[in-house]
Amino acid sequence: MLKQERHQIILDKLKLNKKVLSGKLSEELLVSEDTIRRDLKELESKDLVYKVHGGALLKENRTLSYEQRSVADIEEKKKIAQKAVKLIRDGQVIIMSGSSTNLELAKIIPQEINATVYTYSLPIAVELSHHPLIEVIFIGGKLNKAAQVTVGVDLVNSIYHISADICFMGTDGINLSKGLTEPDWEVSRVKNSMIDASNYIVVMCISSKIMTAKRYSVVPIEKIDVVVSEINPESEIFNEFKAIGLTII
Amino acid sequence: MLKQERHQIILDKLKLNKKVLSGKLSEELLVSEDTIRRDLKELESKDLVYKVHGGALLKENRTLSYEQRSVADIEEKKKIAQKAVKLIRDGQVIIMSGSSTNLELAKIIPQEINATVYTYSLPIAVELSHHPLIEVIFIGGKLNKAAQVTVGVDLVNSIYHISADICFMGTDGINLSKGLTEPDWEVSRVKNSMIDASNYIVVMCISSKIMTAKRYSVVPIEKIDVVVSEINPESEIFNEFKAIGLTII
DNA sequence: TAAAATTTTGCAGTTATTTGCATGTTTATG
DNA sequence: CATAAACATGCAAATAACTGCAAAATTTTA
Repeated sequence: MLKQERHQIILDKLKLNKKVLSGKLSEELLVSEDTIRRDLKELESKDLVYKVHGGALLKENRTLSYEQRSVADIEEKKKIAQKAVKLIRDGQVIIMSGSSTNLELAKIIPQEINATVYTYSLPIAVELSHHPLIEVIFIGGKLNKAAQVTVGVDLVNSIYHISADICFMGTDGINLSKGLTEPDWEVSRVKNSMIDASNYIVVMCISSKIMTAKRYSVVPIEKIDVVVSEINPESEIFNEFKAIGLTII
Repeated sequence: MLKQERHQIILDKLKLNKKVLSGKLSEELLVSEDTIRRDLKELESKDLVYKVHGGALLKENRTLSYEQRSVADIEEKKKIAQKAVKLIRDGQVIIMSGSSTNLELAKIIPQEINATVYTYSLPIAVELSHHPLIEVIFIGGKLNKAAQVTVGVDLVNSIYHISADICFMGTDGINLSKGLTEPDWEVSRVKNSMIDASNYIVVMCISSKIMTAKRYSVVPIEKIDVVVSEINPESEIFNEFKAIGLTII
């Protein structure tokens, strides 16, 4: 049986039953559980299934809400936010991208911090509107409902006029040769202008996305000042980043 | 049964009944109460439920402060929204002000309506982001936390570029001599430019605020096309409005 | 077609996750 | 303040996952 055959069978079963179990698949397809696990891993990397302990669930292809999306890797993102929040200083002008990591960051900014935050994310704006001191500037545009952020050319123009001290950017791909990358072209343009508008660039990236690249390039790696991830900065995964002078937290 | 399946079932039950009990869940899902407790703990850490002694409650939507504010005269505002929603036509470009009446309106726009909505209100944008067809354009600016709307000079400039078919405007004061009035100067400027940008002006006003005036003038009464209130249009309170050609609903 | 290169697979050893249970502590309520 | 229910914590068993490696299968190349 070819690997691709198995993959098709797994996807069919998933569509039918909403879930598959590694053990059961192993019996039915007459291969080891390790193979099934590798299959599911591969299908997950293609965003075709949602892998969990013990099997996999149907990937919700309906426009999944922001909250559902944001639960993936939530613990890692909270850890990253914990580290990143320490970079915030009183009086700063901050730009925050529309990532779920930034939402976690917004939740834990200390009450006594007085700052100005530019954002184009609806949930981040809602969150920060409960903060007593932070002045929130929302960057308007066409609303992308799935991601709950605004996008568009106007957005890029608006950001162009901003001058910020620090920029917190969530990302899905960072790598040495291609730098910061994004799967969506519009978002890549928005992030590019955010970086142009800021003095100090903090990229927040969960370790599994380090050394990966997406379709569209945002900026070369040299533009970035700090990379924050949930794992130990001593990890050798960062060696090449350190070599070119990046700070790892 | 996979852990994530249980989580989904718990969330579904919560949505349905607003609450779940650990003991009952334990019986229904055939796992120990400890497991249920761990499930609820995990869901709480993801901000999906509100855990309490004995079970969990449905996580209430944030922006609550705004909603709490808006509970004043909520029934009247719902009635007004019911009437106003009938004015929306397919394909229209709509501007909605940041009033609580407009939030009620946003909640009841029929699923099959296809339109473009400009707004500068956070809760309205969040509400409309759940609508399948409406394109939402958020007008950015400095966030007024109490009212959950953006304000500022940039806002007025942005609105100048819009050309809308219909404008739904909530108001706190309308009267014959001063026209539309507002207690806040910035808001009065924003509303003024909204009206300039629209072909057809619908003012939504609860009956108790009719014939009252606030500090700052928005536009003279002649600019307004329709007044929607919760009471019978035949009421003599409207006689003077009708005399100058306003439609009352 | 045969050989080489590549990919896929299963296995063993190790690590991580999930779950139920026992224990002691906290909370709600009369 | 008494008491039962709910909770937290640590532990152990079972299951699942990851890692590296070598054998097997497949594809590419000569």
